[in-house]
Amino acid sequence: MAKERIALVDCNSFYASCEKVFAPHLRNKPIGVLSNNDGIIVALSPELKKLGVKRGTPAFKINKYLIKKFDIRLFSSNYTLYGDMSARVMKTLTQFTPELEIYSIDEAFLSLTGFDHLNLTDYGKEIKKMVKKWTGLPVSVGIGPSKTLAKVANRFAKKHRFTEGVFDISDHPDREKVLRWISVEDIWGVGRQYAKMLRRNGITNAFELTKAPDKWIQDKMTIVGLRMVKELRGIPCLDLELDVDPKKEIVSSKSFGRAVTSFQEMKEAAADYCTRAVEKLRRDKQVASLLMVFLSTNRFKNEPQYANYASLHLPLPSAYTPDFLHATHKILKKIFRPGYKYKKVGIMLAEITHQTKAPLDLFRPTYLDDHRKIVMDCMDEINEKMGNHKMIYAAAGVSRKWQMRRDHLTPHYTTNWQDIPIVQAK
DNA sequence: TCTGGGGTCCTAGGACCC
DNA sequence: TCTGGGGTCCTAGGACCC
Repeated sequence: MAKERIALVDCNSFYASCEKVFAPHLRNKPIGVLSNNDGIIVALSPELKKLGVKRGTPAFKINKYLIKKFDIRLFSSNYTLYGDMSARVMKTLTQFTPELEIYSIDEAFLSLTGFDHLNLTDYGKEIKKMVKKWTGLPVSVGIGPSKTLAKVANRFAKKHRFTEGVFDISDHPDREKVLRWISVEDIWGVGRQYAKMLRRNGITNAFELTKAPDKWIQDKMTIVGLRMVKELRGIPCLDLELDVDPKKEIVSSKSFGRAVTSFQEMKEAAADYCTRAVEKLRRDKQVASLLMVFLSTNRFKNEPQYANYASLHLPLPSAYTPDFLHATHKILKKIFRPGYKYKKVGIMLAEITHQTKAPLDLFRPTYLDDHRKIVMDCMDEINEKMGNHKMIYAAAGVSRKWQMRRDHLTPHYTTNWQDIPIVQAK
């Protein structure tokens, strides 16, 4: 059997790079992309990283002087644009392998097993070149005998110029050196807690971790940790996941643009998020029977704090928005306490199954063979055709003072005719 | 004034059953 | 005085990911 070879293709500073593709005058400028509500920085261009700004920094805490001096540009996140650019990247990658796992919006694992006749480093460079040419986006490529080592290789490729953005660690004579260079907090699968624990135990880099005994690793980091370490040793334990598995839960939650104090406003916001969550559910042809609602005050403020949640089972799985709106209202009445300044509300749908696999009821029609499905399909179609959320529920209100802020939004370059970029010949 | 959102998996412990 | 053992299911909480 052929030795396993996996490539991880990862877009560099994905959101920031997407913004740059359509704004050539920003090419070499430090730019950042903000989270929902223009809260924190979630993506930084290399130029901005160089200025010492860190991911996760609240936008308002970035030094005003720095912004002015280096002409830093900050953008609200434009997920419509990023989603579309991601689809273009993934489509480009499909021509390089029959087996592709889309791992996140900006990363994919490609199986290169059986490509032994090729020089995989060259092949990686080809991939990089093609993605750049077709989408305008820079990527890095890491290649290894397991997903975790491909991740390591990718990190190495990103940080070392001489690699030209592509690194194959598979049979590299310096694999040990590279593993020693990866500190524990940079290993895929090691977060803050495990990193602290490993350091307490004298393990500071990936190579040292590969030398720890299996039993100790499993005791401390569960079976998940053990699999990861085996992968670091070059034994593949994680398969490529070729088909997307259906979602097990759907969450819709956002911080408010400004504090919410009244039950009425809270109800409207919750209804709005609820509507979106159930839309997502229908898009995947699924139904859900568990609804959870949670709310909380602003934990960063020195004010009375309150957070609570509750859930409700529907009698039958459904994807009919009003079913969930009623349940949301019921739960909110139970957990809402007046007198607090609320910052956030969220909806979670769980116990999700495909519409055709939902349990039946002897006395009631299911979502599938009911007028409810017809009404929902009709509404979805109208919203699809006429632009998002032309048709909404009265429960979600019209004042929408709680809506999130997006003060620095760029155009929907690739998904709206009105926003299409114009090229002018000189 | 302003501090994100959306996911997954694993484990321990309790409830319950035989 | 002596008070089983094994299995399953569910939930909460903790860890991780991008």
